[in-house]
Amino acid sequence: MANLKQLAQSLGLSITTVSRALDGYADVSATTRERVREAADKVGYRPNASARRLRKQRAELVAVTLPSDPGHIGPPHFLDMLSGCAEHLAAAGLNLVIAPVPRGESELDICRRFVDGRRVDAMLLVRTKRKDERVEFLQSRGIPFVTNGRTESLAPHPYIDGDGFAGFRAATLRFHAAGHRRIGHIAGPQEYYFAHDRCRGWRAAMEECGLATDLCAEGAPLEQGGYLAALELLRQPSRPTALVCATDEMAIGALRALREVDGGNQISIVGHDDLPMGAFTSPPLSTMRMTGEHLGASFASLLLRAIAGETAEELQELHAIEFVDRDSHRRPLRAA
Amino acid sequence: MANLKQLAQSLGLSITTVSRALDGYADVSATTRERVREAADKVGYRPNASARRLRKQRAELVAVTLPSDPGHIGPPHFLDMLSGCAEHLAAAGLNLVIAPVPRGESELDICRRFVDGRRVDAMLLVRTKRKDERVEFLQSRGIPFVTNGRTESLAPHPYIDGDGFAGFRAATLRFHAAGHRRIGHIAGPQEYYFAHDRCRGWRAAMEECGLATDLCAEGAPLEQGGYLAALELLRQPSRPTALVCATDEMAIGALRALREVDGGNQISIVGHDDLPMGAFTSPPLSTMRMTGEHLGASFASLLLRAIAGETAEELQELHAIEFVDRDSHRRPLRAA
DNA sequence: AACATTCTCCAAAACGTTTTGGGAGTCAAG
DNA sequence: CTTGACTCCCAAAACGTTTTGGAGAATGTT
Repeated sequence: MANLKQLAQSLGLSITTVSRALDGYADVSATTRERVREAADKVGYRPNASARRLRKQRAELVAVTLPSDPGHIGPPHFLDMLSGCAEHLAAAGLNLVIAPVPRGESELDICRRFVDGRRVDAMLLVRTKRKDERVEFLQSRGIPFVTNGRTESLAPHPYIDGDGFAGFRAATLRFHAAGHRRIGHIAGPQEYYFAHDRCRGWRAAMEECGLATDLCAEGAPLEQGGYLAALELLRQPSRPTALVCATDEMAIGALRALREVDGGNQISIVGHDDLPMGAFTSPPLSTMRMTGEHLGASFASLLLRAIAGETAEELQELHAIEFVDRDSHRRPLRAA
Repeated sequence: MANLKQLAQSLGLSITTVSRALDGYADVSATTRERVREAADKVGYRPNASARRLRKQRAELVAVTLPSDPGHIGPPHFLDMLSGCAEHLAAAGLNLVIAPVPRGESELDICRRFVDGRRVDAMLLVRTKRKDERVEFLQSRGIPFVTNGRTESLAPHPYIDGDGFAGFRAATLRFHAAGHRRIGHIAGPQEYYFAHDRCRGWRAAMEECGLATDLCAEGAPLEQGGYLAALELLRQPSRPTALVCATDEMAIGALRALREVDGGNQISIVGHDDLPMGAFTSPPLSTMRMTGEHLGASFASLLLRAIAGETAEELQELHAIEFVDRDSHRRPLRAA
């Protein structure tokens, strides 16, 4: 409530001593320290953040920009991750905030505002694009950051990502092993690294199996996008018998297309992200997800190490993808 | 990039003049102003946010705490709302950030940290409880805030809310008019104002129609909670023929319970929130939503007026609820 | 010529904290 | 008695900005 000067005055001490007492320095006697702490507690003293930042030349703040663009980030996991991350950053004296992007501005604008106004010590980026201007900007400013998702940037940067290529290749091969030959892919916007990566995984598997890669449709990473893309694939003269979808949301949209076209029990389908919703669709949605227990902690750790100056190459984590089998991936395969 | 001092030096002007030139004061000549602006642009000067805040005694920041608790806030609308709000606040020179709650801390802790550290000028609160300690705290500190959702706080405070009571009453009466007599309610945790309000609406309608109000089950405001609550109601000797659900997520969980128990086409159901996902369930979910076009703008406006010192009573908006009819609310009604 | 007015500009203070570089006082050893 | 070490405290500077209260020059007015 009060400020340091008032607190000092009321105690008959100097500002310096009060400040150092609260910070636990050894050059203030134990009795004084205790006296100061009690008084501070009593009046609920909290240092003024701006003054502290100005003096320490550190914002004690980390920001993550919230993509507002087309598809929303899988909120449940995303938010869990951020809570965990915030917890570990807090232990290092850093606060985490999410910056929504005002309509009419870009994520890059936000980065600029936060970085050039020295409002943050580091940044977190999610939903990277293959060519990501935010990454380029942060690299040009030399501010520490970690991305959730890789990019095709020439200069390496710290990231955590799932191995979408391997995951989607494995999922496709599994369909092949189950006898499927017409395996379609519902792809996300290819400018996103994750969408491109997953598409490449499907394509690689199809080519390994000597299958054509024409059963691919792209859409927005939302239910509606998946719905439209699925309708497009179902319109083909030779329909797919299985669908590998870039995201769960798209898979849920596709599920509706399947229900409309063939009653929904003919075609196998798998998504990615393990949205809680997937357990409640009809049929329950089989999916994949990134392995790794405490993702938030990993992000925090990478970020702290980036701030400490470790090089980007040491700060890259690629996690394997695991299957979450429910029902949608094993619809009975009927003769063509 | 640079400093005001450095910028002034490079121009042969005083710090004062440069500062005032950039702020567009009239007491610096047009030519100097232009010269300063060009130089500032060239070196990419941005004022140091901490210094500015310290001097102006305003944080130029508004924070909203992100409930991590049990149920997640309907992300699509929530995020849209925040983008719109951020846009309008930005026009007033205010930044908006979302503060996730670190594991191990409470939303109240976050409020405390932001408010007592003078990090924010105002706050936004979502998912209010009937007795909400965040509201009490902010009131005790006298800091401007607006909530999304009412509370039972004795002192009035600014809010925007949907009229859940009227909405759920209307939905229940509609089922009654369609011939339903056993209308169940799947309720959210009653400590939340919205959940209690909606439950009261259902109860009021049932009592008006002279029907018993025992077909009510409470659960977490998530798919799983709705699923379990629905199973509970379906276990009753005399099953409901229609279900009014506190949220869409709960309704989607209930939908799965219906599918498991009776194939899913016997019981009518309606949710609330108009989640995009609802258009893709089976059957497509009928739902309700708060009316009002530019919710973000409303929030921003209320917040700015609260900061300007208008009294709480003038800053309360209660919005009507409208139906979003899809299929789930008109399952054929079969004789008991 | 004397005075008021307007136009530009600036030195200095202030915001609240942390940190630097000592300054008293006490005590024990030389 | 002097010296050095140690303990406890503090004055002042610094962080980078905005704002206050003029100063000096040019212009207009009597």
